[in-house]
Amino acid sequence: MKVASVLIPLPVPEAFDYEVPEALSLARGDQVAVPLGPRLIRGVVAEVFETTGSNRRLKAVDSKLDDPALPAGVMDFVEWAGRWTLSPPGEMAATALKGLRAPRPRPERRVRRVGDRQPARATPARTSVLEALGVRSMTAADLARDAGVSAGVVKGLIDEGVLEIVEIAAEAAFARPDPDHAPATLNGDQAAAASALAAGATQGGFRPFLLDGVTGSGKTEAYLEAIARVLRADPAAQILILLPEIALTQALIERIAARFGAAPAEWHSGVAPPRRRQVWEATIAGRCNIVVGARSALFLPFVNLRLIIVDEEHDGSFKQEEGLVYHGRDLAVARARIEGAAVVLASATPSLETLWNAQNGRYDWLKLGARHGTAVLPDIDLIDLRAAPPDPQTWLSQSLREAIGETLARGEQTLLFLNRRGYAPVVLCRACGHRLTAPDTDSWLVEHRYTGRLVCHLTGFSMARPKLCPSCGAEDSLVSVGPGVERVEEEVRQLFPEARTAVFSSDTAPDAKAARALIQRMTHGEIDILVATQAAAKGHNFPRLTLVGVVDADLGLRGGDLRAAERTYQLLAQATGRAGRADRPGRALLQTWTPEHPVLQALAAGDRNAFVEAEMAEREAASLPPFGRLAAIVLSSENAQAVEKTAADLAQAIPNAERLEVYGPADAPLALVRGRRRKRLLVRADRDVDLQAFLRAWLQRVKVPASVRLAVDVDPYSFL
DNA sequence: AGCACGCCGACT
DNA sequence: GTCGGCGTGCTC
Repeated sequence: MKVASVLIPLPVPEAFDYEVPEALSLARGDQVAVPLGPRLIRGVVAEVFETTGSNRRLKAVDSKLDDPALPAGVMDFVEWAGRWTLSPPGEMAATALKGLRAPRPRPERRVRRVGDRQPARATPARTSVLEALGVRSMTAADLARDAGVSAGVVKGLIDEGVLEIVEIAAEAAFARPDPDHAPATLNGDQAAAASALAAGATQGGFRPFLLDGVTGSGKTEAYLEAIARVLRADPAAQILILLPEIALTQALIERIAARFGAAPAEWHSGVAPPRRRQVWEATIAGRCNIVVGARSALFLPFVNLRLIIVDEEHDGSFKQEEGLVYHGRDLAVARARIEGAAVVLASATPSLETLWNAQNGRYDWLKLGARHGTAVLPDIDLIDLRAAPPDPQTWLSQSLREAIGETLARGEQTLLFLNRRGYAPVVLCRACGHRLTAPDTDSWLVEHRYTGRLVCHLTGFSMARPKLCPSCGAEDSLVSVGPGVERVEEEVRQLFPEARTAVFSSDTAPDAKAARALIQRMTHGEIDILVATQAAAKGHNFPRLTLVGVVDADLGLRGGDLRAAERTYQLLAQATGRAGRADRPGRALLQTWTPEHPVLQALAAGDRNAFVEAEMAEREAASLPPFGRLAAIVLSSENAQAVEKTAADLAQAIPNAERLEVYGPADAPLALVRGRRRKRLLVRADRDVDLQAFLRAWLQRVKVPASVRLAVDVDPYSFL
């Protein structure tokens, strides 16, 4: 008999087998309804094979669904990603079907004239409706508004047969991009990069690239030109552009629309589900060419994917930490390999992994040189806070204050950068030394003055600032320790009461719209001094910005995290890269208590290579990524004993392995979150060790009770 | 993820 | 004596 191996959206480790009824013809990728216990669920056929007998009575596939079969590339990718991240393959398949969950959007109903039929009685309102409409078609609501009449007038004309309703099918929504719509003029480096990328994408076969260029070197123009060439060679080619955050999508979509005369499809969590369904269906039908999206767009059912662009590839937001744990950049490379396509990792500050691959010749290394126009990179100076510390309870040194004053006097803009939301990161009791934390969580409560509340940034818990110390009961003993962006802004207002100041953080700009509004105000020169978290560190052009002050350049170097130095370098390079983009020279001042630190020295010298060399040497000495590989296993439960027991069981069951070590179990850096106790084990292996095979063998040996959640994180990024 | 089975407290 | 709490386990 014929048996189908079916991926179902459950956390089970493998596909389930079902008998294929004689009348049904199935193939890999087909979507089917299969019985599971008492119900029917959607599944995807992974494999169909012939077998003589089975030791188990199989249920039969119920039916084949009308929805289109997943292309081979998606199937291969889903299975590979499941193995790579040690996630259930069925759950990976389910993410590839996310776009199908919502209903199709209703076709848009528009009205238009029926021939030149006239109304029996032509009132002034009716005449203005017919004039406003002309020969076009539009929705009744828009028409009533344009004509300045009530909806009833339009309805009356429809009832009388003067206007008729037409349904505009939703699939008309994806216009073909025109590669010759509005070409840009490229410099030599850009043109060379564009033609290398286009050649890689059109030749066929897996071709990975690093597109390496400082802020303002025109990476976007270069890859848009590559897209144009790919589309000229193959008008049916599909291109995926991944961005780390949805806040950056709008600007890119507008640039693409301007360049190609057609807006790309957009795919991320902010897109309405019915629209997502349209994008999904257009992608699998080959009706849309360019998709701009977040990492989940990697699971879209492309049928002719030629090029993937991972913009700001170093960005930590590509790492998904919740639910399915995966790194968007690594999966992008894998998808390109499976599809036989080109993939471009673009950044001004590439990750060490990517640089290492480029240095070793695994990736083609495309370098973009000089900045656009006459702008130059800013002068970067370190301010040694040990030599001239700020006054108590203030955070800006004398030299930074003077620089701000001068910038203000010239009518130019300042960006003060501090990667800490709120007013003060810690609130403690002077009487007993107690630090306020969120209930059942050991992260500190951050004081927010704008809202007047103490907030846990991890769980979202918030409370009013109490009068009495919750620990010792002392009155008025609570003090706010350390600066957040709100507190620095307070200091700036006191120093420069005439300046127009604003704070840019995820609190003052909670969504893309608010962020855009703030960026607009900055761009139009309505703000003199912007105090910002990393929310403002990337992707924006402020032509009148000439001074960047980094309030605490040491933040992030503390704490012994593997990637702390790398992240700090990238963040500071992006932040200082904001200054002096137009014809005015820029300046960046970094306040630090450790000016001798190699990261800060490299930054001050503007010497990326020096930083990369120093950091690579340290990683190599410790056999850490990219010279080795890591995986984390995090156990958590409300039952502390169960976590301890499972951690001990795991430690007992570690398989023998060469060139591989297991560290722990230890308390995870945040040992208590929402009442759940967390333990972590860390695996380090040489690059040639099959880490996934080791993990699978290990985890098979241990029975994890239902009350304990076990999460595997291959190539962990944050160590929280 | 559902949805069962299963073994201990307050009810028509 | 039952109805039902959600802990544990299975679904091809």
